[in-house]
Amino acid sequence: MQDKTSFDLVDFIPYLLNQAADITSRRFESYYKSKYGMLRTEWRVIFHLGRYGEMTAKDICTRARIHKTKVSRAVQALEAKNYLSRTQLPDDRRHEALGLTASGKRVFEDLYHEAARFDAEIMSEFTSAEQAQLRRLLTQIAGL
Amino acid sequence: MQDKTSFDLVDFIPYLLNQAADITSRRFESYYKSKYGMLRTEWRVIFHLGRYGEMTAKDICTRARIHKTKVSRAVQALEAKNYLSRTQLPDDRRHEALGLTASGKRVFEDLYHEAARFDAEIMSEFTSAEQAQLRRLLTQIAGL
DNA sequence: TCATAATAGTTGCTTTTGCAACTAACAAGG
DNA sequence: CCTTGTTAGTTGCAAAAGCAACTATTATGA
Repeated sequence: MQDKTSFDLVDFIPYLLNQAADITSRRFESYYKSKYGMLRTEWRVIFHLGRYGEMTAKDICTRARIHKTKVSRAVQALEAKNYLSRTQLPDDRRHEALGLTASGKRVFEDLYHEAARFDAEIMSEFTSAEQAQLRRLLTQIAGL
Repeated sequence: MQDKTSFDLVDFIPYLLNQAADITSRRFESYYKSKYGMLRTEWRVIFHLGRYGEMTAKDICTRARIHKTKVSRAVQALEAKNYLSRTQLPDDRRHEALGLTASGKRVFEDLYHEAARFDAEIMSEFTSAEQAQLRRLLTQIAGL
């Protein structure tokens, strides 16, 4: 972007990020959508609980930067599918610990491995130095 | 992602891309949203017409990979705001050439410079080698 | 201990998206 | 011509996201 007159749409980082995010997310989405009828937020909730263990809805909101209404509805949907269960905590009845059921764990295992495989597939066209740098730069932009 | 047991959410490229895209897009969105009441697709349409000149809705769909219904509605909205005008082409009455009005051009100029400024701001934390590499890798992932 | 504020989570309503069906105009082959 | 197919664009409806208001519970402080 040295020269303003050459500033093109593909020079605009938010645009590039959106295109890349869209393409990759949609491809992975089609997997859990067709196989488990899940939405993106549901997949993220499953991932959090499967990968990091029990936590409250609020924890997921904070960690994944998802609005509480989206998490609330994803939790309801996952509960209806019997992938998730809630446990009211005695110390503060506003909190409820969310955890995966046995079948929720099986779904997580499947999606987890598929995600790892998919990630590796996307990155396979880059050298490991490029891969590391890409992750580093994106992490920095995302403020994670 | 060498070791499966260490595969974390921030190691998942679609997730990283989404987080980065979300943060940057929302920041820029707040600019054209508050100033012109525009939606993201409207901004993209404005950008295309302002940067590349007259074209049809279909051209925008193809170039920006946006679904035709989204473009159709963005065009309607921009027309209502008097930023855009349509001209039926005589050779094929299905096509209509879309172009910016005078006030549409003023909006484009403003947003264009703001976009360039914003892009530079995001990239300022990286070396120019990092910037070039980031653009290259993202372009490749996005398939552009 | 009582009023006020803060927090976790849900619900209702509006805006936006996504998909499929539709109209209108052109194309191509018989 | 006239049927069939294709393309550009629109519209209607259902799913999803965003926002504000709400309930229920706990914390704070006069």
